[in-house]
Amino acid sequence: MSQTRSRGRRADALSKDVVVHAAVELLDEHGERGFTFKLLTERLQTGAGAVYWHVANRDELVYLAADHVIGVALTGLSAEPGADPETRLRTLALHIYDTLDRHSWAAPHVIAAVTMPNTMLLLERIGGLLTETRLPAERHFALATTIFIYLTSVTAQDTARAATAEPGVDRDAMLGEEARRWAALDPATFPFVTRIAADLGHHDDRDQFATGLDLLLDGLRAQEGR
Amino acid sequence: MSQTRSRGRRADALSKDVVVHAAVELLDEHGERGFTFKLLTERLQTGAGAVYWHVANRDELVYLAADHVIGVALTGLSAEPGADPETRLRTLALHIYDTLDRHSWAAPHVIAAVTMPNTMLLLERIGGLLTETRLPAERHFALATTIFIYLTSVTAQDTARAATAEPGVDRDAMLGEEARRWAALDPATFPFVTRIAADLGHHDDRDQFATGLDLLLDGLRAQEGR
DNA sequence: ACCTGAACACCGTTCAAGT
DNA sequence: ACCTGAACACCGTTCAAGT
Repeated sequence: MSQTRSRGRRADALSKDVVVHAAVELLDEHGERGFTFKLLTERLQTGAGAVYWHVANRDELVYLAADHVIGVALTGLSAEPGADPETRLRTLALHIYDTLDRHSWAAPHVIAAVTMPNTMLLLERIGGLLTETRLPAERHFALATTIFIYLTSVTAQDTARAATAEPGVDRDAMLGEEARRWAALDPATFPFVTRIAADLGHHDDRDQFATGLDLLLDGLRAQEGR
Repeated sequence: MSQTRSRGRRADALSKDVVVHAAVELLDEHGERGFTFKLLTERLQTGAGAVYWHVANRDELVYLAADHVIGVALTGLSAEPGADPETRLRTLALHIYDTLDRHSWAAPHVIAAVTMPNTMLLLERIGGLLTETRLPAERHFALATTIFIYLTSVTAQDTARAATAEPGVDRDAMLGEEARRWAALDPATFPFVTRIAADLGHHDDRDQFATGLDLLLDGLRAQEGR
């Protein structure tokens, strides 16, 4: 159809949307480092100058691509009526986590500026849920940004680490090997790490994320009680 | 003396340590993006091949530089005897935060692998403090990694954002402008964000970090009580 | 063993020229 | 207004050659 990827020129006109869409695809496929203008112009069947007509530079393009990903994630989330704000906060956070996990290049950019349109929408969602709790209004700003920052920061790191690992290597095997290295350390200087080495073997990033989130929500509830 | 920076060749021999040291300096001065082998070889008064004799590639060099920064931060922290584990955990976290704030390029690399020697020492410190609390031993692994991840992730994002901002622009002025933009949004779609817009004006990243940390520690205490 | 520095492949960006 | 594509400056890395 219109999006032919064979050699030659493209039939239809370019647009900002088309460029951003192709960027998301290629970022998913090759990661932030592997994403180049060469790949982009090949897929779009066009020249470099054409891309620069629609976006200012590479940075802006990645920025737009990241915002697009968040936008899709937010619209894809159902309302979940009836549930209390805390569980809805949890659902929202894990949903964003999963989305960014599928687009591991995006997370580091999401937080960079709360200026991104859809990032602000995310903050709005979090804040709206906080408003429904019994927490004092003057704490809302601090708590909403805390949760927002926890969500985006930790997700960014988790996905960045996942992206670093070579694709061929099995994740469980890597953790197992690392656990063995921990166990082999000197217990005199590493009493804690050697003791918990075995736990590392069945570590799961997503569980870990949820644990931290629950700890935050526990803290929230403790403050609510006062 | 030996470290002359004028043109010509260097008098003393190169070493891994010397290379890493120069890298830390240049990363501090120019950031991760601005750090190039050209700058490095100029400062070291040597050729590119010489650097490659001591380190495998750019990635390894930045990795070593980041680990070095954490090492310095950990040795520079006093024992603080007498204080309870929770306040010592807080001191440790803020100390690391401040260090990484001074080397904003380092934070994103610290978490990438818990394999870095000094990063593991940091986890050890956190775990050691947790051991002194009344929290059940089987929770130690999950909680230590939670705090570790919170510390490194949030710091990474804070410093990354600080690094993105153009050096010339005043940070307070930027926040003020952003706050005005928030206030100008449509209250129908952004009820929360418009309401808290004023708070953004006196937002401080470090305070924000501490707030989140306290929330985590509150959650910890709540679990302790059970 | 350690270093030199030219050469290479690749990258983002620009711009005169076209439609 | 939108696109082409060669040209440019710059980057990390290699490697034959030196000491």
